[in-house]
Amino acid sequence: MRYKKSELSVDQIVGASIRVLARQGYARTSLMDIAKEVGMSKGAVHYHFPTKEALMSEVLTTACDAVADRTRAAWTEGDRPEASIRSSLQELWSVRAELSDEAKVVADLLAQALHDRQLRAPLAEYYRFAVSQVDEHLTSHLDKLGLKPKVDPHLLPRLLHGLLDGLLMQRIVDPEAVKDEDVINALEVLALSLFELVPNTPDPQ
Amino acid sequence: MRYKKSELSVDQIVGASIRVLARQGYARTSLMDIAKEVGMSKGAVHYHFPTKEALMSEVLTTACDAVADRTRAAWTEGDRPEASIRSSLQELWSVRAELSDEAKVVADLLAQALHDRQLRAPLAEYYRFAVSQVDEHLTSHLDKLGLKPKVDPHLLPRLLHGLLDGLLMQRIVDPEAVKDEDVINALEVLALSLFELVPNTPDPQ
Amino acid sequence: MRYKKSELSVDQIVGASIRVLARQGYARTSLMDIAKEVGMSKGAVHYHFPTKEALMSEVLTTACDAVADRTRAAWTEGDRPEASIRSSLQELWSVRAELSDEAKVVADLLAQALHDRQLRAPLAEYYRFAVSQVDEHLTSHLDKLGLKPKVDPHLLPRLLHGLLDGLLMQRIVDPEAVKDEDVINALEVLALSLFELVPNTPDPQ
Amino acid sequence: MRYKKSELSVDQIVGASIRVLARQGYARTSLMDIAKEVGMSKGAVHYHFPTKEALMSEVLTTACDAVADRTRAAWTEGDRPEASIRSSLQELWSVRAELSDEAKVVADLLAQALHDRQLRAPLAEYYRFAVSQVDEHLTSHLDKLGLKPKVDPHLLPRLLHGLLDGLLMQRIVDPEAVKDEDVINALEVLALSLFELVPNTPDPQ
DNA sequence: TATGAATGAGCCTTCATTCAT
DNA sequence: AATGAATGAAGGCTCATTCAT
Repeated sequence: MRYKKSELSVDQIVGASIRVLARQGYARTSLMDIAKEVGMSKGAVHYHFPTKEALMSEVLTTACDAVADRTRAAWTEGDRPEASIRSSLQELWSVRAELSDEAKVVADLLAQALHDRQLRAPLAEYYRFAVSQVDEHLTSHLDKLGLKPKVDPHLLPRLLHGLLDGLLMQRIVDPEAVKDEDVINALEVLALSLFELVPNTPDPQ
Repeated sequence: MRYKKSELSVDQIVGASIRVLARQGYARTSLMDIAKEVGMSKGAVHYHFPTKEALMSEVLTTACDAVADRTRAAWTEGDRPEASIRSSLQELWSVRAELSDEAKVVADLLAQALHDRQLRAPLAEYYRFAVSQVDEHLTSHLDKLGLKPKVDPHLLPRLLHGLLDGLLMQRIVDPEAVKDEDVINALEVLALSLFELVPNTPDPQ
Repeated sequence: MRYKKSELSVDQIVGASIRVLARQGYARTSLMDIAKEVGMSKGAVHYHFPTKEALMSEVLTTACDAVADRTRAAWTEGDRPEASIRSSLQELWSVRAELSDEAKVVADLLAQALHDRQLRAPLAEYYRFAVSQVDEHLTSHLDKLGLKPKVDPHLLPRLLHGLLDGLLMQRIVDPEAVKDEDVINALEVLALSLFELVPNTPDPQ
Repeated sequence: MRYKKSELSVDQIVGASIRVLARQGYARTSLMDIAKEVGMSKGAVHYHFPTKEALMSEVLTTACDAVADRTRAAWTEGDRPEASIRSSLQELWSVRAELSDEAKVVADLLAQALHDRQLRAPLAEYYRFAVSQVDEHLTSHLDKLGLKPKVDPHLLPRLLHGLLDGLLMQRIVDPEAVKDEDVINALEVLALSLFELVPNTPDPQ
């Protein structure tokens, strides 16, 4: 068997953890809950992860990866850059707005990270990845379109993702207040507002 | 004094709760920790708040109020609207960037609200207040300056606060990545980018 | 109430601990067992003793004190020194031979002390007390009788108690092999053998 | 080699157990610790010893044998009986005072034996062996020298070993209190004190 | 109004043991 | 003969909650 049984169990445990955490939140999730969800004994969970912390760290990494994957997909889908910005933004919002289990877990553990240093590493990496994606696809594309950013380009993706995450939090608290359509529209306006046309640059490159 | 003895104790408990929550986070804070911080017995805390949830709800309301107060102050300081936008934004960011105890508590309980409906009300109200402030001061001011928002004006404050909260989260996770100055600059650019000049409005006022 | 309720509970817990430890030994005794024996909840035991270690430390101190009390009584009973040596030795052996709960606990925790430094202090003090008793009563009495010890007088009580404890261990392992009578006889012979008559010292005192 | 593969493993496990027990004590030693020390899996340990008790029983037997071997050596070394008593006693003390792994294990499991009948057999046999050694070498030798024991000769070795074990316990608890030199001196005085010269017995045997 | 004592459920973790491979 | 995975019963400890005083 390519996939050793242990690896399979580990994956099942991590998967179940994400489901339970999304449902109940970190503070209300016990290893017993997770064990029940996988259909294993508590002992089995501890066999694969020595401590709850170790499991949570792995879970967070996995959840971040999942969100990052959708982020990557958001940017790589389109062929014609101009047209695809909107759909990319839409997808980025969807990842959050749908409140997928993984996105919930990331949001939840993000708050834990305020007081648990160990959780910060995967999150920092996730943000850096998200930044690199925007850098690569949005910033450079707009560059080709003869648009120049009005703010430090390195900050730009941080602004974008910050905005998305912040809006997500408002939506969690008050779902009525933040409509999908409005968000997408606003995002597009915003994204474009941050660039200005650089007219007489024929971009000989 | 306007306070009844009991009200004084209630305030002390809430104050201590905010300090402890800021220090340790919701998941790691027990009523015992809070009782120690106020210098009361656990029983006394329960005398004033029947359950932990009730206390947390009150704590969140108080913390939101405190942040809202600083938000209000941020907008009312200036006399000359044009010049004060930057300082207002700066103040809004400072409330978060300084990571005051109250701001930490709001962030922490925000995550709890994901799974605890009861906590959502104070947060929703807080956001609505923040929205009203921006509406009142920024949107209307810019209106007077002959600037027209490019997005639904009601969404505008949500975007602003969303962005601020989102950037805060990134800063918690990776303090190096989000510099104060850059944030302020970007905010200003952004705020202004969302409006466009409406030329032939002589604004007779 | 002179005796606060808490003190009473503490005493009950320590008492129950001694009974359970005597019955089951340290390695097989859980806090649950102790809680059942006192008729309290596990939580109540933890309310009075923050950790199992803290409880065990207190238990050992109490058990040592109990044995020390009987040791003290052993030496102070007699009026006529010459005649009472035998009865004192007998009593010292009885403390052990009867295998009172306290004596068992001391023996059990003594072995734990091999690997748990924290338990050594009460035991060291117990031995020092035992030494002082022998010093005070046996050594000085024999001195008055014109007998001079053949070994360093300070070591003498250590030899006596060492012998008693060592014989106890053999008896635990193989009860048939160590008869009470023989032990007492041997002890007396031994005790006297360690002194020699110093003839021409009229001891004018 | 005389060993079957399996016997070799058994020996390795027992050896490792003695090392770990000496280091951590019975109450703190798990089969996992032992398995790690041998470099086997927990399963393998269970393959050779069905239960922990069975292993401990074997371990105790082995440890007792090791101590017994040194005891035997202590007595058989010398050629000239009179002179060698001191060196024999010294060796008997050294076995304990050095706190060899085996001696520690014997002391530790001795306490377990208080509550675990199964462990008593090997210890009882060990004591009986120790007794026989003293009988054979000390008692008979002294007999040849015209010395008559003042106490039941059968008890004599029990007294000797009891004393040694008891002093060891005191030394564990309070290392400063029991000096090697003093112990040896005292032992010699004691050993000789227990005999009296029987002058006109030419030993016709 | 406040305390100290106690409860009981639940938590993370450890561990001897079993078993398929 | 040995391993790795898994079990399930405790074990020590935490904690929100209750209650007599």
